[in-house]
Amino acid sequence: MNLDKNYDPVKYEPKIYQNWIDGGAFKSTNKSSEYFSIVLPPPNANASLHLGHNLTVAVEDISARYNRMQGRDTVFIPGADHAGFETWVVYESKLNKEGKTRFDFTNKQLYDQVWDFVASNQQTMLNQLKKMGISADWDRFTYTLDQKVVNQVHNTFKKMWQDGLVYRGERLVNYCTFHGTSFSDIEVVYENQAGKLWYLKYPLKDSQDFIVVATTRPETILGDTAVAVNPKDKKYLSLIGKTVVLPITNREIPILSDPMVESDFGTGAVKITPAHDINDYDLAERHNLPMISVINKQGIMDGDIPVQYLGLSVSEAREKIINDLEKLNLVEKIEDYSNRVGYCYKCHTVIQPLLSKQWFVKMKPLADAAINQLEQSRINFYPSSKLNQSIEYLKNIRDWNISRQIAWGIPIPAFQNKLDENDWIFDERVNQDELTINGKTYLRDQDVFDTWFSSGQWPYTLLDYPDGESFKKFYPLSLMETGGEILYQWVCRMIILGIYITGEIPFKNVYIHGYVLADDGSKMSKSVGNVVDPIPLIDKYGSDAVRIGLIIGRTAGVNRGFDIRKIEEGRNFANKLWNIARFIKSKTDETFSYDDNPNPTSPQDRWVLSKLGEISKTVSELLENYRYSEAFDAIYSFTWNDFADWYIESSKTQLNVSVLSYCFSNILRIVHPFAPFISEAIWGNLNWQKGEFLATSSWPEFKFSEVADNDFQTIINLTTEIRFVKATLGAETKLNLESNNPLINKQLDTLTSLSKLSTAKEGAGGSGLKLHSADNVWINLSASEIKNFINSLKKQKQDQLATIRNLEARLQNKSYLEKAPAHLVVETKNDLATHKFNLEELDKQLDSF
RNA sequence: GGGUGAUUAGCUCAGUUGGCUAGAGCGCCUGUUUUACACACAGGAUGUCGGGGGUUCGAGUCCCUCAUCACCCACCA
Repeated sequence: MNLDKNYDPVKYEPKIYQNWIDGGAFKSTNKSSEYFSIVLPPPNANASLHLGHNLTVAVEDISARYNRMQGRDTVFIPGADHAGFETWVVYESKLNKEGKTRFDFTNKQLYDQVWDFVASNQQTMLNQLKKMGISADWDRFTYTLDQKVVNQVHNTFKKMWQDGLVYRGERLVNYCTFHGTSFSDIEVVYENQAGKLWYLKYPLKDSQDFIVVATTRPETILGDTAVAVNPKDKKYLSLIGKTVVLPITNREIPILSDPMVESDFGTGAVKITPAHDINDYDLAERHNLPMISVINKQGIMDGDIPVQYLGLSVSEAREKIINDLEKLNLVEKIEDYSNRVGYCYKCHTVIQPLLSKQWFVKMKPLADAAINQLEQSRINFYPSSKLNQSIEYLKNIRDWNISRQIAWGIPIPAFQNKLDENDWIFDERVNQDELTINGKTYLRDQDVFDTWFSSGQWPYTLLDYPDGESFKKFYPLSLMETGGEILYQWVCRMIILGIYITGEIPFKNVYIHGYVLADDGSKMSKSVGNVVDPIPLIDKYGSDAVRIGLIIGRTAGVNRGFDIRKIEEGRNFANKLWNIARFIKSKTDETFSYDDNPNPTSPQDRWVLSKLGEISKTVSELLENYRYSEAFDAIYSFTWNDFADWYIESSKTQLNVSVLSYCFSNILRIVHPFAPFISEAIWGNLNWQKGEFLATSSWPEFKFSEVADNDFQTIINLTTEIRFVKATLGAETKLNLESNNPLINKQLDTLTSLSKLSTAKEGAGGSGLKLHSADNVWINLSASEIKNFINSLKKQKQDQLATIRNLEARLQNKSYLEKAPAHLVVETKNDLATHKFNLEELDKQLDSF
C-alpha cells in the first residue's frame, strides 16, 4: 500500500483507536509485579471538554503509555463526574427556560430527570476523550454515582459517624440565596466592591455617651449581640464590661474585648453579629454570645426583629435602617469604602453568611495525619512548591461543610426522628423517605453530599477498596495529575480521606499542570468568548499535533498561553515521521524482513546507533521525572536533526536497510507516547512486526554504545564547512574536492551528495582552500574565488582569537586551577589546544592566498 | 495583609544538583523544487538572561534588594 504524500490524521485516528480497544491494548496484563496506575480526574459528565482537559489527557497518557511500554502492569482508569452543583445549575436554568422551577417536583423526580439529562449528554464527553487518544481501560469506567461509589461514600460517612468525626451543627455557612444551598469556604469568590462604611453611634446604658462602631452592613444591627474592642486599646479600656443599648431594638448588649479587633480600623470598636459574619461567629463562640438570625435563606429579613423590617430584602432593610438611625441622630458619618464581598461562583449572587444546620466533618485530626505523611515527603509534588502550599492549607483547615441543599448528588444516609430533632440515626436505605424503627418515625435528610466528598475518595473507590484485586495491586496510585486550581478542593482531600480510610497515602506522585490560557495570556472563559475548543483543532491538525502542541515548552505548575504555532510544530513533526516512513518504505519491498539485531557497517551506522541508544536513555530518564517537554524535545531533535537530516541523507548514497529500519522502529517506540496515533499508523503500514501493536510493544533498550565512533561526526563537520563555503561564494559555484585523507577517501560519494560537490577525488592536494574540519582536504578554488571567501575567514579568525584569549585568561587564573574540578581544567586545556590548532589552520588558509 | 511563581532572541517559551561559546519552534534575511517531506532542504542574523548589590575560581542558575506582572490563601468590621 502506498502512503499519501501528507499524513491525514482524520483518515487513521478513529480506526486506530477502535483497534486498540478491540485488541485490548489498554488492559492490565498481570505480567509484571511492577505497576503503574493512574486515574483520570473525572470530567463533568454533562459538559464538553476544553483544552485544559486535553492537556491533562496528554500528560497522563504520555506517562501511561511510556510505563506500559516499560513493561509495568499499567492501568489508566477513566471516569465521569456527576458534578453535583455544576450540573444542577445547568439543569435548573434549563427548567427555568421551560417555565418551571425545582419546586414543581419532588427531589426524587428531580434526581431522575437530571440522571436522564446527564446520561443523554455524557457520550459527547466520552467520545472527546477517545479523540484525545486516552489509553484508558474503558471496562473500568466509573461514574461518580455508580453504586460502588455511593456505597463507599456511605461507608466513609458511617465510619466518620462512628469515629465522632462527623457532626450536625448549626454553624455559620456560606449560603447562596439564589441557588438555595450552602457552600464550602473554597467555593466562594471574593471581589472588591465599592460600598460605604457607616459610623453608627451606639448609646451606652445609663449614660449620655456613645460608642461609635463602623460597619459595611448596617442592616445586621438587628442581630448584634455585642460590641467588641481590642483589650489593649486605651481609649476604650474604661468601657469594657459596660452595656450598650442597641438602637432600634433597644436590646442590651455587652462591650467586651477581643484581640481580633484592630484598634486602627474604623473607630476600633466593632459590632458583633454572630449569625451573619464569620469572624463575629468565631468571636461569639469564644465569648459564648447568643446568635440571632435576622436574614433568612431567601435573603429576606426575618426572625425576632421589629415588625417594620420583616419581609424586606437585605438592601431595602439597609436603606430603611440608615434612614431610621439618621432620624434618631445616630449616624455619625458615612465614608466611601471598597470592601471584599463574597459571591456565588456560579450566579454571582452575594453570599450570605447564615446560621444553618449542616453536616460537618471535623478536619483537624484528619488533616494532622495528612500533614504528618506530607512532612515525611511520602508524596512527591511536581512542582515541589505545591507540597508546602498543601501543608499550609492543611494546617489552617476549617471544618468541612459536606451537605448541599440540592437534589442532584449522593443522598446523605441520615434520618431524623420526627418528634426529636436531635435524634439522628445512620441508615443507608436512602431510597426511602421515612423509616420506622422501634416504633419511632424517622425522616430522611433531604440534603446530598458535596461533590468533593465523593470525588475525594476517588483513588481507593475506583480500585474497589478494601477487598478488590485492583486495590491490592494498584494502590497507592503511581501518579495523580491535575490542574492547580483544585489542589485544595481535590488533591488535599484525597490525601486526607485516603489516609483516613486506607491508612496509606492515595498516590505517590502529584503532578500539577498550569492553566492553558488564551493566546493573550488572559484566562479562557465562556463569558469572554475566548475559549478554544480542542475538538476542531484535533480534526484539523490531528490528535497527536494537539497533544504535542500542548506539552511543548510546558513545565509543571506554570500557566501558559495557548499557541497555535506549537500545534503546527506538532503537525509538522507528525508529517516528518510520515515522510521518513515513505522514504524507508521505498527502500524496502515485500521480501524485507525486520531484524532486531542490525548489522552496522559504516561510520554513519555506528554514529546513528550510538545516538539512538543515548536518546532512548535520555527520554526515559526525563519521563521518569515527569519532564515531558524536555523528553519530547530530545526525541524530536534526534529524529529530525540527526536521523532525517544526516542519517537518511547519507542513506541515499550508502544504504543499510537493517540499520535504517532498526532505528526507525525504535524512534517510533520512543515517539509513541507523544504521538500515539501516527506512530501506530506508520507501525501498521510498515508491517514489520506483525500482530503487535506499537502501543503494547516494548521500550528500546540502551545498546550499541560500544560501536560509537567519531568518524561520521568528521564527515558532518566537513559537510557543514563546505556548505558554508558554497553559501558564501554562491550556490552556482562549482566545488571540486581533493582528499589525501583515508577516512574521507572512503566517503567521497556520501560527501559529494551531502555537500553538493561537483567532483570529489583522492589526490595529493595542496592547492586551493584547505579545509580545517578534516586533515588534508582541499577545495580547488581559484585565487579570485578564494578572495570572496577571505572576509569570512577573517571573521572566523577573530572568533577563534576571542575564544583563545578567553580560555587563556581562565588558565592564567590561579584560583581557577586550584579550585575548579580537575576535569574542567583538563577540558579547558584541550579546548585551548583545539582552538589554537584551528587558528593555525585558518592562518595557513589565509597565508596560502 | 500572607504566600507562590514569573521577568531569557521580534513572538511563545525551555534551560535538574552553579561550569565555560545560553537553546527550541515560529518569525526574519539569503539561496534551493536536490532519490521521503515546501507541513521541506541548505546557509545566516538576532540576547548587557527585568534593574542594582552580594557569595564564588566561575552566576540565567544561589543570597539580598528594588521594579513590574500573574496566580493562590486570608479577609478588617
